Parts: sequence; C-alpha cells; structure tokens
Amino acid sequence: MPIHIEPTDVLRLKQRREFLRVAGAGHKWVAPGLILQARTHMPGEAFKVKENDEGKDGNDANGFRLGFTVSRKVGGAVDRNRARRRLRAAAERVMPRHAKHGNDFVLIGRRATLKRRFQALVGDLQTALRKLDAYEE
RNA sequence: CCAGACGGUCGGAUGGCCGCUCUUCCGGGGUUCGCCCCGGCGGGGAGGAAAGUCCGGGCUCCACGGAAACACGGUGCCGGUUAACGGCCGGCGGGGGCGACCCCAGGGACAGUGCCACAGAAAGCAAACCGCCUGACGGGCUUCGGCCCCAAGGUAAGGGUGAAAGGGUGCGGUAAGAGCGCACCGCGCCGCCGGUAACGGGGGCGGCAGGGUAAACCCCACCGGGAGCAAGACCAAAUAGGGGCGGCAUGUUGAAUUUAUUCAGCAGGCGGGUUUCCGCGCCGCCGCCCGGGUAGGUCGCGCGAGGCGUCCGGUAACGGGCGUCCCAGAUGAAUGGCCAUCUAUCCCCCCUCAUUCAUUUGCGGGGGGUGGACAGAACCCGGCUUAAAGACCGUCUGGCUUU
RNA sequence: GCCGCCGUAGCUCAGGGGUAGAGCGCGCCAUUGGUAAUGGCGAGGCCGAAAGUUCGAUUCUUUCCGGCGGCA
Repeated sequence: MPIHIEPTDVLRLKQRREFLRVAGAGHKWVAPGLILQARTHMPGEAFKVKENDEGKDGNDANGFRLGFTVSRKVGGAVDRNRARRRLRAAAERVMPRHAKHGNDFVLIGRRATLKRRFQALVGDLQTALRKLDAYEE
C-alpha cells in the first residue's frame, strides 16, 4: 500500500541522539532569524515517517522529519517557548511544499527569532533551504 | 483636592485567517472484546507569583514490636488557630512615625566553659598610669608664716584608651573622694491587686551585688524515622544471553534386528601460512515454550484539607450549616502564530488658554511614532520568600478649601 | 522535575570572628656574551550580591545571583 503524506503531519524529531546525528552531518545555514541543519537519509535506512505506519518497507525517500531546538541563551522558558512557536508557524508555511523529501531538518532558534518580522523569518527559512540544496519547486 | 497608611480585585480588549492539546456525543474501520485508529458537531485549556525549592502536609516505597533515653537537626515572649507549619490571628514588651500604622532571630549570661584583637594602668575573684588628698622619719629652702622632695597610705570625682572601665542625674558630705547619706530614675528581692498567660500597676525592703557575647559551645521547653512521582505499579519489541522440550545433524564402539533403522556408551571437530608441543577461542541448525530485563508504552494523574454565594459562632485567624459549580493535564513538553482596530504608557511636533525673567511649566485638542511588567503548570495542597508595568475598589490618617 | 556541592589575586586552591595568604603566572632588578634555570624586589582583591547578628563578618544567620554534578 502506498504511503500518503499529509502536509501537516510530519514526524517530529524527539530524541537527543536524533538531533546529534543531524548536527553531525555538518550541513547548516545561519540566517539572521534562525539556523537550519539538514541531513539526507542513507539508502536503506528505514524510518517511521508517519506515526501509524510500521516503518518497514523502504520508504526512506518519501518524507522528511523536523525538529526544533532553542537553547537557554535565547532566554527564559517564556521566550524559548515563543521562539519555538514562531519557528513552528514559519515551518508550517514553508516546509510541506518546499522541503526536499528524504531529509531530516533541525531548526535552531536564536535571540533574533523573537523580534524578527514574521515575513522575514519565512524568507530566512526559504533561503536556508535553497542554500542547503533542499528546496523544491 | 493634595499627601499618605492598610486591605482586596484584575492583570490588555474585540474581530478575521491558520493551527495545538484534552474530551462528551455521533459516524466509519479494526479488535486479543480490555480497547485502539480515523473523521465530524460541540465543550475545556497557565499564574499571582505557575518561579526560588525555604518550611509544613497528603500520597508512594524502604526501614521498624511498643515506649523511653541518648545523639543529631529544627523551633523559641504569651494565648489562640490549623491536617500541619518556622505560617496566620489576637495580645504583651521594645523601637520608629504628628498620625493612620509599620518594624523586631523577642527563652536562659548567678548551671558551667570559652572569647573580648588593637589601644589602655587595668577587659572580669577588678584595677592606681597621669592626677587629687593625707603625709612619719629625713633632707633642702625660708621673708620663720610656711613651701618643696621622699617612704607609706587614702581616693574611681577629673584626664587619657576603648565597642565596653563595676549604676545615672542632682544636692549634701569629705583631707580628697566614694551609695558615705538623701531625692528621682534604673536594678535586685518579697508580698498585694488586675490578667488564662506574657505582662502591667502599686507597696515594702536592699545601697548596688549582676559588663558584653547563646545567628560561641551550652542549658531548658517543644517538634522531628529515611527517601522522594526520575516515588512506585504494570505491559513489554528487536538483539544478545539463561533455562526447558522436540526434530534434524558429526565421528566411533557395542547390542538388537525389520539391513538401515532403533537403543546404549564414549568423544571429538574447527580456527592462525605449514609441522610438533603448550596455551587460547568457538561448537552446530530449525521450531516452540518459560522467566529476568533494556528501548518503548500504560497507570500513578486530578472530586480536592476544592471554588463561589449566603447564614451562624468568634475581636480575628478560623470553624460550622445550607445552596451551587466541576474548573488544565502536556511529556522535544499543548494552551498558540499572523493581521487589523481600539486602549494603557512613553517620546516628538502643532494649536488654544493659563502661567513665567524665559516655547518655563501645566490643563485641553489634533497629528506621527513606540507598544504592553514579571513571567509558562510538570503529582497535589497550605504557607513563606523573591520578581514586577499598570488599572480599579474599599477603610482609615494628616493637611488645605468650601459649607 | 527532584536532590546535592561550590563561588577568595589572571589560573589552581588555603584560611571558619580581629581586617587575606601559598604555588603557578605577570612586571622590574641581579646573574650570563645572550637565553633558560636560579635569586631578590614589587604590583595585582569592595572574599558572588544584599540585609541582619556582633564593638568588629571572607568567616555566623537569612534571602537572592551565578556555576557544576547526580537521579530514568
């Protein structure tokens, strides 16, 4: 059965070692409002891309995964939550259409994420995808 | 009206688009009949501090026969309140303020021990450095009145040191002084009166003994078993390993016979470039079952010392009755993102009026910009502490004006 | 989330009521032809912050701030 991916329900990166693996791939772009890291899936690597599939037969090129990180340098809990929510809102507008499948992405919040105008933040994400050669359409 | 004291409430608003999480109900699908998944209409969704983790409890596990004592830790005026508290309320004492009110780590220093640097004569059974006073014998001077030096003694008034020098002020007194005597204040002891008590009032006696430090050891009284929801309980993959059963498989010996099978016993085989010796490592394959247990998941997890209203008791904290409501449950962690308008605030410009030496200051109006303080539940509750814009309400105090 | 520990010179640490030290480092001088080593001299500290106790606090008490570690 072919796996259909809805634009909105993308699997989130949740565990620390997944974040470390993406960071270890070494592909990142620093934009004024955010930092984007990316890692291409290895061939034969089997991930659960949707929550309810069994993660078996090689669907590795058929989706992408996304994680968010905001460190304590940005501020207290309120500021960090706010930065992550703005990143998530920007990702909801850009990623489902333009993110190249078969990748893991990590979005890192910066201090400027709080104050930057939202349209500029969306633009930051798009240019970051282009610079990492992960932009489609 | 101005300035202030105390207590309480709220903590941006409205609309639009796109989302998150929990959930009643409905529909569909799956199911090991426990439930799970998908979709839909509705409903709920951060704080007064959610914070710091400083106290007290509930709850859970561990330890433990009961009680007491000891050790350690905590608390510390008195009475009340509470599930409990180091909280709160009321009172007492001390300090501050014109006042409303505010602040206080506020038991014991004759139970004992220690410490009090430097300075100073002396710092704890007090003490004589300078001074002051008396002044034998002797000496010196003499205007023959006396004066000076010296042994010894008296003295805590004065000087000086210090945070602190053994009651304070005044009068008397004296050789000089001194609670030596007296008055007032302070202090101690003993009755009396008021108060549950802390304590207060007043009386008598005592001539002053008893410096400070207990957030030094300590004494006294009271309280306390330890750990914490990452507590704890349950389900449990892959991989490796443990145990059991069955089947297949290696060599050899023996026996039985149905002549290729069964039974019993023994062990050997493989690995490094080769051989010998020694040492080392591995021992098969398949299936099923069992228990431990990791990742992961589920529960614990929100009806509670609950909120609101009202009545009663109480000065109050608080307690009781009745009615009513159901009010967050996430886990890379939801409760939001974006836009518009309004609004609090602050800044700039212009105008009218008042004011001023002065576009100096202020009320009002208009325009533009900025743009909401501190801060995010993580098992729950009662407090404390800390952080921080602004708005509103009530009670009270001190002024000013008017009546 | 919970539980601990630590903040003293540029760095690593002593000091636990009487006014702050050691080692390394830094500066100057001596030694040497010169450097290192060695020796001498010296600078450098509101003892993380604020209240309180005390005559006096780096030390004792309380409350904050910052850093580090442990617990599935």
